[in-house]
Amino acid sequence: MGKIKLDEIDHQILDMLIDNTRIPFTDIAKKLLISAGTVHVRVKKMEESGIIKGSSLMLDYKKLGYSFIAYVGVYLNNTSQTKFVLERINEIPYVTVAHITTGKFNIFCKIRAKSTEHAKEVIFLLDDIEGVYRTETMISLEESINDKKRLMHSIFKNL
Amino acid sequence: MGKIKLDEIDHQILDMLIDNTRIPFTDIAKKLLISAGTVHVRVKKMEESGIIKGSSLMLDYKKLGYSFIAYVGVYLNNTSQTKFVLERINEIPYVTVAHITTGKFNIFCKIRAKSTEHAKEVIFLLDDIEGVYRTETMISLEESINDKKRLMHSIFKNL
DNA sequence: GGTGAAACTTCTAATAA
DNA sequence: TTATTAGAAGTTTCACC
Repeated sequence: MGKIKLDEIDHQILDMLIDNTRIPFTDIAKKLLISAGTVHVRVKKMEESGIIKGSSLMLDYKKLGYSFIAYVGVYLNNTSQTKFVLERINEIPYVTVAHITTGKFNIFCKIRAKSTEHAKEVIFLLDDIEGVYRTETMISLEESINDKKRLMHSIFKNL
Repeated sequence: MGKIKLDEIDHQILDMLIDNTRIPFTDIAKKLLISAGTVHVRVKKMEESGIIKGSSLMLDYKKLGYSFIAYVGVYLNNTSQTKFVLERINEIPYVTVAHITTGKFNIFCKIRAKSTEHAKEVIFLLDDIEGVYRTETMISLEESINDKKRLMHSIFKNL
């Protein structure tokens, strides 16, 4: 699980794919002045090494009817139950990310729901998990996803 | 910005693309017993309507040397500064998401850094923004991204 | 490591139903 | 709206640097 070294070409390939996963390898090849075969081989290597875990669509959840976002902090009766509760939490599809954290909460997660009513149901699901003492919810009024992912990735090169 | 209705075919196309954005349209067509041309037209429509905002790679940030994740709650001197501060926060590449929230914090964001040392620098950048009163950091000891994205999406159908 | 070309597969737009 | 079709475009492999 150590750090893997990529060269400049790999980073540039990643930058382009991060931006648009369906960009043709021939386009990448043209921009980087290498052959399409090379792009193919390098992408395959990054997939095999696990650096590229997969690809996914960025969807407009609001347009799909999911406009409610909240963060929920979870207090447990006992820290030893953390792993068990985390597994139960991950079974709830409306929970998009969950973390074991330092600080006041044992677990901290993000939920995405259809409405406040629906969010209430999801939070009740969390509260009902065995070992959960209580939860604390923070509602998001506005989400801004940092679109500088590509830029951020470029900075990796300076590591 | 209203909700857009998709039919069963659209949802199934989305499910497959969410799983792997580079799956050939011909494969999707075969599985759904429609033509590749139809898949092409439908995907184009979902792109045009904004439901599909784009595509991106899922990378293993640990393998890229970014193993530190934290959530930072931001208190402002004055709520009227929220928009301004949010813009400054979004200029920091290591901030991956930022929210305007209800509750004790005015803004709540997620950061991804190389190390605790690096995270400290990022948090100092946040603290230095004009209008920020103080910050409160919660360190993630373990992140588990809900891999049921596809399942979650399927549930959209029942809306 | 990389290339370039061949063989194969997929995309895409026009046309037809 | 969807299907068919066909030329254009992209992918992938491989013999050879």
